[in-house]
Amino acid sequence: MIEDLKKGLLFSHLDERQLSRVARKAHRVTLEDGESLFEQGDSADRFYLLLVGQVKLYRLSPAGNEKVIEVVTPGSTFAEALMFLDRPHYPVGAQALSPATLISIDAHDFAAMLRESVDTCFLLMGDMSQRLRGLIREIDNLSLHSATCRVAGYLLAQASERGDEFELIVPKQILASRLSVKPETFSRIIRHLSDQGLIEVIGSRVSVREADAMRNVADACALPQDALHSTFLYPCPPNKR
Amino acid sequence: MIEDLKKGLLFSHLDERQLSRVARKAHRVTLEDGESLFEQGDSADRFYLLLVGQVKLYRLSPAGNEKVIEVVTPGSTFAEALMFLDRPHYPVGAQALSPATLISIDAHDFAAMLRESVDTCFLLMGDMSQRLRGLIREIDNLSLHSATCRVAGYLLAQASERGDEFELIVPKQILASRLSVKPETFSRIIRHLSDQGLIEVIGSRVSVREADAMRNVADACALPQDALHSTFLYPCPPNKR
DNA sequence: GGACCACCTTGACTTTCATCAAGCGGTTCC
DNA sequence: GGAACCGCTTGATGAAAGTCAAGGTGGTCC
Repeated sequence: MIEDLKKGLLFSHLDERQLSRVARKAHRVTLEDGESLFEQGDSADRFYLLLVGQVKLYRLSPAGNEKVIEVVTPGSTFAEALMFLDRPHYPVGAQALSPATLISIDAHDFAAMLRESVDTCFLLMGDMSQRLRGLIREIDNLSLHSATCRVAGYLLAQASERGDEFELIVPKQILASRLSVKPETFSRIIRHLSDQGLIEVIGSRVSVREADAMRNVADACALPQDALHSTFLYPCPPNKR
Repeated sequence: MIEDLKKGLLFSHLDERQLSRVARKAHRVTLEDGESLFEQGDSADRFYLLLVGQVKLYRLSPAGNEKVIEVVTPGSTFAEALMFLDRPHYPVGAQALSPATLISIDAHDFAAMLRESVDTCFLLMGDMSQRLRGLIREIDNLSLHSATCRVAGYLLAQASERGDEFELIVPKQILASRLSVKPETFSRIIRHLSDQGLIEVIGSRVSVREADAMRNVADACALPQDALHSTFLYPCPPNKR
């Protein structure tokens, strides 16, 4: 268990005594594919470290629509930022996208222990900072960029992390939701990028062929203004100006 | 100066010695209406406490489009969460919406001092937690709710904080941007809510007449699904189901 | 093999919203 | 006073993306 904890960045600065204290109140959880860990609105007194598998964090609209906020990958913790709120409730739901194993940590206990480790406080604050930055970026994306941009941007980001050829890490529908696009639209965007020769997609295997052109698509097509004068079906707005 | 600092929640737990240490490296800044404090991308080694006036935090798209992320009001700090990043840059720009006075604080120095005050760490973490929650909410709003919902939701929130009649705190265009809606669209939405008798608007004075009906608009019209069967011009999607 | 099932794609249509352009008060400044 | 300007409104139009419905494709399970 302690060995497992060490896989989480957040625990890396703790000494053995602290680790074993955390471990005492932690337990291992396994989820089957599709199983739900918690629901949006549940009261939140534990947070999680994902060891194996994938978990999606999502938000539901009153009408029952779902938007994936994030897909968690092994080694990451999630919901830890809630521990400082008064009577915290999970602002998202969490559900496994594959068989998964995680460690569930007692938030109260952990917070108490934090008081003894300013270093870990700083680690945690750094972590939260990054999350904040990520979310702002996300808002930027949603409000300042078209669906096509978001998709192109995502593919580019993947390509730069994992090479020009890669497999999508999640089913396309999940990815679509992550990018706030309907599956149909996602499919069409992919289609048109392929038709243009910018990428090649077979199943979930993607090859980015023209990274530069993709970069143009990704940020040239901020909602209004000048775009490539190419013929998309959902073009980056073919505006003047 | 120390008195001013005490207006910031973040400084409330510091003792006199700590406060005067912070004060030594802090300085007062005044901005004229429209003056810019920092730009998106500037390197960030100071953060701010707003004492008087209003400041908008906004994000620019490569195409030059602007989205207001937040309108800061007196007593709030902003950009303090950046202090834990490696080589931080402001992820947003800041510009005064009115004559404003603020205190500019040395992030490095403050961070160093934080190491001596776990209490303040906790305060800061609580603060960041709330911000995270707010941003997630924002993403939810953007991706799961229509423009009409967002406007209705905003007006309701104001009404519940400040009474059923209130003045908009910022020019409508700014508000529109804050809600990720074009000014024209904002105007139309307001128009139609008025036509329905749900609200009454004269200049920047708003009265919420039918809070319940507004609540319906605000969350019934999550993007798809059932909505009021009323005749909007931009209806909450008049769907079946 | 074939039947089922999930996921993805495609096509036709609709809806929301942005864009462009013009008009309307109200203020400020000679 | 009136000219210039600003913020807001209104109307006409167009474009991006959602919706609905149908059809592929490729798995897995008897």
